[in-house]
Amino acid sequence: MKNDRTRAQVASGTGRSSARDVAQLAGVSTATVSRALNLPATVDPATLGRVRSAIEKLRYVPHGAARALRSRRSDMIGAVVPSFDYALYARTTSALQHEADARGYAVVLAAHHYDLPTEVRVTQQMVQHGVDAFVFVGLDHDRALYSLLERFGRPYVLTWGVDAAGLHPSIGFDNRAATCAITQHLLELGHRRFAMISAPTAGNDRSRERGAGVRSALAAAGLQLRDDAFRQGPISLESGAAAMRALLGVRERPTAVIATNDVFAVGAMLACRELGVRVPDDVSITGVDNTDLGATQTPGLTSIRTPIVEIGRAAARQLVDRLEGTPAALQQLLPFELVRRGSTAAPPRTTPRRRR
Amino acid sequence: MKNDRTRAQVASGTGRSSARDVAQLAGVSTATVSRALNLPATVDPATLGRVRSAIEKLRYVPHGAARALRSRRSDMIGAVVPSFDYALYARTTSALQHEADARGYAVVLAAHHYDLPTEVRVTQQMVQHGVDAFVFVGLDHDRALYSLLERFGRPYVLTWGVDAAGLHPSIGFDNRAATCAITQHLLELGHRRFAMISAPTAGNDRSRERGAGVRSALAAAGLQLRDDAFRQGPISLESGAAAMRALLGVRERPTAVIATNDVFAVGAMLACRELGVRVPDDVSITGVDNTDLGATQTPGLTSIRTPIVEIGRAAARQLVDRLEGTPAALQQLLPFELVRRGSTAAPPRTTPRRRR
DNA sequence: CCCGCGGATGTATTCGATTACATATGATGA
DNA sequence: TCATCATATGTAATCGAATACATCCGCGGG
Repeated sequence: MKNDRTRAQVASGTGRSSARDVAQLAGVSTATVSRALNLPATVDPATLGRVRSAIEKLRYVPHGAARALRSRRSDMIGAVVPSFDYALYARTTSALQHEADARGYAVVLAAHHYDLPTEVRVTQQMVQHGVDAFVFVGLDHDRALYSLLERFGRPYVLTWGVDAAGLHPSIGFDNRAATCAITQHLLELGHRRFAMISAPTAGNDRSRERGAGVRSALAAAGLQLRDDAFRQGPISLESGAAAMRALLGVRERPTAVIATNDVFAVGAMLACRELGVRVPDDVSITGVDNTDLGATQTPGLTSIRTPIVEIGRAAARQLVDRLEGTPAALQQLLPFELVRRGSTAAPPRTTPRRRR
Repeated sequence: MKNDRTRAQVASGTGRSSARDVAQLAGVSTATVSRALNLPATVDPATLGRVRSAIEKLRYVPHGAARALRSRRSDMIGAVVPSFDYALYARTTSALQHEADARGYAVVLAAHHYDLPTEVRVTQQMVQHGVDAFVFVGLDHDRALYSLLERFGRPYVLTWGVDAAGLHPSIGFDNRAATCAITQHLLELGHRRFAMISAPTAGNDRSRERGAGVRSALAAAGLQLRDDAFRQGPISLESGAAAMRALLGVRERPTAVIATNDVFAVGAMLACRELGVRVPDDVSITGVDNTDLGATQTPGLTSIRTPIVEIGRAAARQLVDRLEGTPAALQQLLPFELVRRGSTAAPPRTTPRRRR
């Protein structure tokens, strides 16, 4: 029975062939086949050649699960992100995938939609699937996540922020300094009445840090954000637009609106267009992340170029290095850069009247 | 030795515990543990309860590789896309991941950067990793891909197009009809001088079909595309802008530029802005895919709303159904819709003079 | 009263590659 | 010349869960 199948395969290369089939055809043991695949230096060149041609002839593809079971590694890296709908994480994941692929690793995806318990759940599922190492977004995570990772000895790296305490490996940039820089840019232009549009801060350190950056830059200038000048909502164009509409309806309308990401900022620009408010003449708007979405608006959105691609690439490198025992820098602080475009200018001379 | 470890785990829930540990704690055999997990209906409710609490206490996580090895299924779906940098595929994959997650499946990622042999290579790697089923983009694939999938008995579905011959399961819409519709829209506005910006057509049926849609609509109106009115390039803003610059430099400048995707169209709009060409007064521009990038431009980009999210969701559903033996429709033709915005209008009365 | 049947569970094999250990072969040095 | 050692390869145990098959129990029908 078994023999029949094996013979048929030798003839046609049909169906799944195993290391045994290869061994048989090459006239060696399965151990040698395994070594030819994993430690080619330890096998005689002539033998190696026979094994390789047998593999080719049978179109042998090793069985990953069997390998994973015995050798306790799957060559899979897990990417756990808040959402792919925000182009940002998609691009970082793309870079991660590209680099991982080059190093022989596959990437498994999961999203948690900004819910920390969900993050633990999907991570556990990935652990179950045998994923070797993990990339997470941000520094805020459930304690259960870390205990899970530790219990199963899975290396991981946090991204989009740098863990000041150095407790966890992390790759990112200084979110606070980024919004601080953009606020300073607006202060230098002469703005004094500010508003901010932010993502929810619960379980989202990027959002908190970016908010803190704005407030600290304002404080340094002796200013502070009024309560009605702070708007929060889920990351979407509509939510940015809604926030802007609210801000325009307020007494002493702000002359500068700082959005903590480009999506909000573009949403805010849409609201302005809709209501006939001119950017930057009536109000200056800024974003963070320097996406194409913002860069292609008219006027172009002033933003912070964040290391979107670099983060993904560096995360893949660090994890693969660690998995393979190569020394790797666990903390990596990457640079950001202010990109000035047409959406920011000096505030209007005359205080614009309140609308409606 | 083994026993020591086991006892320690019972105490602390530390380290990886196996089905044996759970069986021991619950006072049953490993077979019963397995059944409690996979066929809970066949085990006595009281026993089930004991097993479940043992699982909880030990924080037992089944070993996916062992399961995959024995049961020949990994509960992983592979998504093989051209690129994630184009927001489109990211969003489809996001929907795929979301739906797959809800059904208990994980998604493994790969990109082939518009290279068919690479697609075969990464797919083989995924087969090796034990991926159960596959989603591909487009109808054009290497024969080796199909033979690989057949040899390993892996279900798959092609997306973003519908296979007219019905040879392969597919989910998508009629790309040709989509660009046909948008061309007709422009014809109705009175345009007679057209240009097209297209992605490379080799190994890309979407691109070919979209091009064919434009040409057939023009032909039906007794028109055809001049050689110098057809531009190709990789999908990027810059490449769209470069194409537009070239088109503007041509004798008898086109009044309508049809881009086969929103990225090209927005790139073209950028070039127009840069050169002081007014959209839509001097030239109308259209895209396909109705992305936020296009929708938020000034003027808004006229485009085709393609079923981006629906494709991902439907692909996940079909594959999970097939993997689980539920009957599923193999061919799904989804609708598209013309979205008119400010980037299209009647052609200028006077023939614009050639620039430069 | 016994047989048979279905439900619940246990026993033991199995999936396919890796790898510790054993063995064989040939080269090297005392 | 023989012990020693490195190199190349084979043998067989092993990873952890799924599952075919065996077993046991209780119950209803003949």
